[in-house]
Amino acid sequence: MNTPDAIVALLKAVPYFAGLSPDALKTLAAGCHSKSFGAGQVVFMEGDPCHHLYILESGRVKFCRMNAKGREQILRVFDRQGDTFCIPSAFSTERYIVNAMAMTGTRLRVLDVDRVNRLAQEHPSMALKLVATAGEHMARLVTLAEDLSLKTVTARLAKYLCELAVAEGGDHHEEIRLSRDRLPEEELASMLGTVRVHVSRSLMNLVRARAIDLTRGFIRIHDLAVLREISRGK
Amino acid sequence: MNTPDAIVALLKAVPYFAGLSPDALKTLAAGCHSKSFGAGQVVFMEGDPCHHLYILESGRVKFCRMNAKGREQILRVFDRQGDTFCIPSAFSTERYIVNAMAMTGTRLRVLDVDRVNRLAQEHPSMALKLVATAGEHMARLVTLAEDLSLKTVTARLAKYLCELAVAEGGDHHEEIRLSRDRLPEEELASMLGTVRVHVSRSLMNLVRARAIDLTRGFIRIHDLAVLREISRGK
DNA sequence: TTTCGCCTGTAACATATGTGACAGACAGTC
DNA sequence: GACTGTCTGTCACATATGTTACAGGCGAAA
Repeated sequence: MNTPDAIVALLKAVPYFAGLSPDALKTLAAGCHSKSFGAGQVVFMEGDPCHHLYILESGRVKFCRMNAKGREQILRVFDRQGDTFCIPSAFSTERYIVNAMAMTGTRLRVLDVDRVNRLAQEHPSMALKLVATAGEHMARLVTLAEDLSLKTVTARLAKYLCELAVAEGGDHHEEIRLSRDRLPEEELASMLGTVRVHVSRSLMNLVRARAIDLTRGFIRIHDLAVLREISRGK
Repeated sequence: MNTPDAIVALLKAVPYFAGLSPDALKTLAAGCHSKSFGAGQVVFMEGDPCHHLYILESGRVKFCRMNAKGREQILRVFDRQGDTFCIPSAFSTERYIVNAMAMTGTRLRVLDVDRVNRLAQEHPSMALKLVATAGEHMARLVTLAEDLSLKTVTARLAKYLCELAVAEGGDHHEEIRLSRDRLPEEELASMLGTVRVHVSRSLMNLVRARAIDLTRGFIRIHDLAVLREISRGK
């Protein structure tokens, strides 16, 4: 998996590298290395100087912040091959603005910021795609802030399940089943901005509303329309 | 105020235009126009196609979203000459992702996205500054989401007052006074992600904690250290 | 001045959310 | 099988927050 070709293929999956010439890609591939993290391991901490840029090869990484009492808010989860992070930090604050942590065993490809910076100087269209990437991240954050402020926990949960359902089964399947193995309530709580007990209660709310069924280890989506309705904010 | 020189001066206040040549600036200045908005008037709505980019000449503009019941969350306020908005939308979604509204009488300078896009293609360093701008916006949003999720309303209020105090009086002044004329509780509530009544109660909390005093029309900061302490989350 | 409307302070109440505690289900290990 | 630890469902309780209502202060307009 570490052949030059495999690395180039990974880089090509990144939107803002996609337009580079084969030569430039090869150079880039030669100048980066891979790094593994165990579940729960810290990739970087808020405030650390930002010298690197990461591309997800496998696994899952969360961006999060914590408050004084130890409660955590997950700001974003990266789980698709080719997902990248730290672009905006690299070009503005030059320090990471969040904590990044591996949620499972994870492999990341690590690039030097300087190298990417030089590339962007030479390829204006790449620089513009960086802006686009930042814009996409921003849209998510805006929606997160909106939801945290204006929706109830149950509505946020319903919304998240809808998104999962669409991502997993596509829109038209009935009876979508979501495994809970990879989705512990504690983690769900951090994503939704609440605590585990409340997630548990909210799941029961959704069951009572006949939107989902809970069977051992699985969430079955019983009525996507109802779920959507609830996710809008009751 | 609409002389070519004044316009160029305004453009120079924008970080990513600052490095342009005098000629480029003049061309840009000639190719944009000014537009006025009354208090409460809509600049653009979420979902509208994003053809323009705005620079604040005077006044105040808020970015916000609303939920089904009409409650509003302010995501960002622009109030300094040279503040710009819509960059990330322009380069990614190509639609506005929030609602923008004038909070007071406001004058904006309007540029075509296409024109800025072409400039960025020609000036890679400008494109990189666009990324930096996006990064700065992003850092604010991350902090907003964190605060909404992990802090109480009183803590968010305390934090906001601290920021205002630093912006107004500098760090060292005792007895900072903040006029409430331009800061109605309703607006404060939308910024803090709550409702007016709660802002009123939280202000009283801060008075009881001896952090501030309330006199007719003013907030006097009595103890900035205490305010900071409360803003950290108790 | 009077009237009116907006902003503020306050109250009582309903709801949403966080905290602490506990028991059962399950998987892995010994 | 027995032990252990993690995840889950549930409870009682405290707190934070949203809703509705109302009265007083103040300035603008008549």
